[in-house]
Amino acid sequence: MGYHSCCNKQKVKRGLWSPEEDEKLVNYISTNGHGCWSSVPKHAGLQRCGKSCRLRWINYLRPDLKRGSFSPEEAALIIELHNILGNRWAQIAKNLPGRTDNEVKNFWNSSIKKKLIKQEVSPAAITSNFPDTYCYHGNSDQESFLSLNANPSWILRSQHEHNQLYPPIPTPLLQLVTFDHGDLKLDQNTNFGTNLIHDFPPQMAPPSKSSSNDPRWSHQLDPSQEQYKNFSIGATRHYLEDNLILDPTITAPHYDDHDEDSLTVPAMPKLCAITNGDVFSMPFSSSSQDCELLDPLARSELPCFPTAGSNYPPDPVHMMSNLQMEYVNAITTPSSSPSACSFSPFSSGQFVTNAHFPPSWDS
DNA sequence: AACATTGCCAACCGCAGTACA
DNA sequence: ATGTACTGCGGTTGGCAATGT
Repeated sequence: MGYHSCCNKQKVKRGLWSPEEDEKLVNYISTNGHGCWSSVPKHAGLQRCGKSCRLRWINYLRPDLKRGSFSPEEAALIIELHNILGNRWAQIAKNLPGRTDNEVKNFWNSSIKKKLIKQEVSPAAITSNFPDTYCYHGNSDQESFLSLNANPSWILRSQHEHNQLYPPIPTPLLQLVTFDHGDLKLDQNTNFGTNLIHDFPPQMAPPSKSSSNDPRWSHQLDPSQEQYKNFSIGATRHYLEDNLILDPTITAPHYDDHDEDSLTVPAMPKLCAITNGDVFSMPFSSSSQDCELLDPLARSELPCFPTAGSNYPPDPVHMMSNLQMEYVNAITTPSSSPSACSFSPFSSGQFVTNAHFPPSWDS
């Protein structure tokens, strides 16, 4: 019955992997790479089929895996993405660095799904009420916003414009999403009803690459590299061409014809986080006056982004309000009282922020 | 204490897509 | 064009531990 072609040629062991088997597999792959999985067990000295080796490596032994329980942000993102993608676990997992599709699937089936059923609330209902949080970006005349939601580059131009952009009736999802080689792509001028906001400022065509000293072209990002894939997936309005990424949040420079060396080439938008009224400048922010953007999920994907032991907030949890946290916790914690989930702390349909914005916004 | 139930998660199964001879 | 091998993915299962009765 149903044995994979590589498994029925010889007697193979099945079931749980022993530490010794793990060690053999890790040693072999560390030294030789996996190459053709069907030949791995033979070369590694394992009585397993190649498929089993591959699965063990991908789901458990890979060094870049994040172990441990899911964070509230991850849970929120899974709910959000599941609402869009359905059971496309591999696609969902791609947006969760260090998580495997199997892990996401198990988490959904064992935790989130049951909670949702228990609450008699559909994922759609929950995620359509999920918050989006924005950070201020740019000067007072041309505010733009970065959604602190799942996508690193769903950028809004201004609060006023944003409010105008919300359609009164959510646009059907099929009009909003397309798939390019299996990857989720978002329509440029729509949003996910009330939640996944990804409208962008009207944008000029990308500058010619011939003007190679235009700082909007980053030469430091290679979208073909694994660590930037998630970034580039989300960054639908970052023009990707060859190995250049155009950052639409960076305004065109004024060139000093006489001093080409004065031109800096930023690799990324300058970042800072706004959490509970505190502004944390990112180290690559060139100006302390700039209060720019940070996507908590993009953060872990950005190169050179500090993680543990940093001076600025390591945990995007801080970007959520207490109510939101309570809500996500109710979904993700092992036991929760029904009353804890009987409300949605997220307003629906309108711009919601739980960050504290600069004073100019409050007026 | 013993047994039953439940929850979690690693691993397996089977199908679809792709590459290649 | 066809068959085979391989890979990737989603659905499902089974074992173990925790919890309940």
